[in-house]
Amino acid sequence: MPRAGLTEIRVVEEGERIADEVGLSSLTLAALAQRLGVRQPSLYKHVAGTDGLRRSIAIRAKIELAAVLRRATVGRARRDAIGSMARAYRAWAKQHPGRYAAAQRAPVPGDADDEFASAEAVQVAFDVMAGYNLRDDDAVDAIRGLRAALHGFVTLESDGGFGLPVDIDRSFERLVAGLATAFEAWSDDPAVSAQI
Amino acid sequence: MPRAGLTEIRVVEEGERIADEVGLSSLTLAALAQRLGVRQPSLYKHVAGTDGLRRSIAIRAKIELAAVLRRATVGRARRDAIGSMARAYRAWAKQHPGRYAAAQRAPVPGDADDEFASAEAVQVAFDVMAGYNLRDDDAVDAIRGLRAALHGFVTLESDGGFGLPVDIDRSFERLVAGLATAFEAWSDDPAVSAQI
DNA sequence: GCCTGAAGGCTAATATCAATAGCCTGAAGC
DNA sequence: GCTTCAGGCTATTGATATTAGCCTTCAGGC
Repeated sequence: MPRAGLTEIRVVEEGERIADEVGLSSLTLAALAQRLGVRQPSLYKHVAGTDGLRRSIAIRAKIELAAVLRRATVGRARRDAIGSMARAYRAWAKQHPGRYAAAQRAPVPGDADDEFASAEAVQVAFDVMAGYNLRDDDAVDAIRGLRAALHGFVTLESDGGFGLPVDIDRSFERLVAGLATAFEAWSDDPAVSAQI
Repeated sequence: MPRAGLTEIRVVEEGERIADEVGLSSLTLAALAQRLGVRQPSLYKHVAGTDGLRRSIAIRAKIELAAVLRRATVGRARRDAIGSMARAYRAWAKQHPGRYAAAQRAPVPGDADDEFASAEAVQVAFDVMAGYNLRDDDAVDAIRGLRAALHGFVTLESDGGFGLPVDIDRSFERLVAGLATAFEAWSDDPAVSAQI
């Protein structure tokens, strides 16, 4: 009998596929082992059980999402950057619902890798807010608001929470535009305020 | 041996308590049966398994939350109503994290009771939006935005997603105020726009 | 006060999943 | 070729959900 030739990365990637296809809650070690052609206990040679698997997926998702957001904002500023980032966020979450759900878990305090990955995405938002001349507490408020709105929207959308047959893209664009306008008003920099 | 004297309502209420105390994901029939002093299978005489229990909790939570929001908006209008509703929403979610989480499940299509309960909360928001002279698609956009922002904020807050030690109440107030301003701008009613 | 029947408990059994212990062997390095 | 050990495996335990089917309490009719 030849070996299956698993590695941690192959196990985690297959787990990501399952999570995206059937939902994070249906990602079981049993299903994962079956797809990889091995028995459940064999997976423990590569990942630290269910928790370890989900943690790995979460960390990778956070880093990938941060990179996507970063790419969406290069060469853009202010509402242009916010809009582009918001659309990229929503698109990625839609394309990878399982990974996105996994990424929502806050890092266990002291888990350096997870904390680093979480900070990555926040950093992108901070950089964008600097373009509004928002700093410190003002930037924190803006990021929290933006993140809450994006996360809430994406979550409700993917859970089918928007029942009515009214254009969802339009609702999203208006929400983002409204927030961008609000952030402008929070800045006391005349160069930014003048753009309203 | 005297009977335990369970009823559906008593089972569901104890389930709500467990969910709020230790989290919805830790609400198991085993734990529930133990707290009620019976064996697991006995619960099936009163609720339709785990799914049925969660569904009952969800429906009751939606109705209660709708009532809370309704109370928060009577005698208020526009940004006053939005602010009051938003604060009531956040406060209720914080007080009842398990029930709130249960309420996020979208109703199974065709489940009349659940659909009714879901519509209740949306109706409150619709009524408030009418005060902005927002109707139809504009109202839908506004409700989606508000709901997304509130849900996202509350979820991130309860999951400990806001790491930084910056005043969370202030972030919330600014987000809500920003949205209220945006909604005013969406209205073409001069009487509303003049208030900006 | 009995009889009856169903409601509301129970035990027992099955299935799924996670997790641990410990065996066995393929394959790489010497 | 030998050794070693990483990477598979089987077997087992424990948590949970669920179903089947039994048995007794208790209420209502006679």
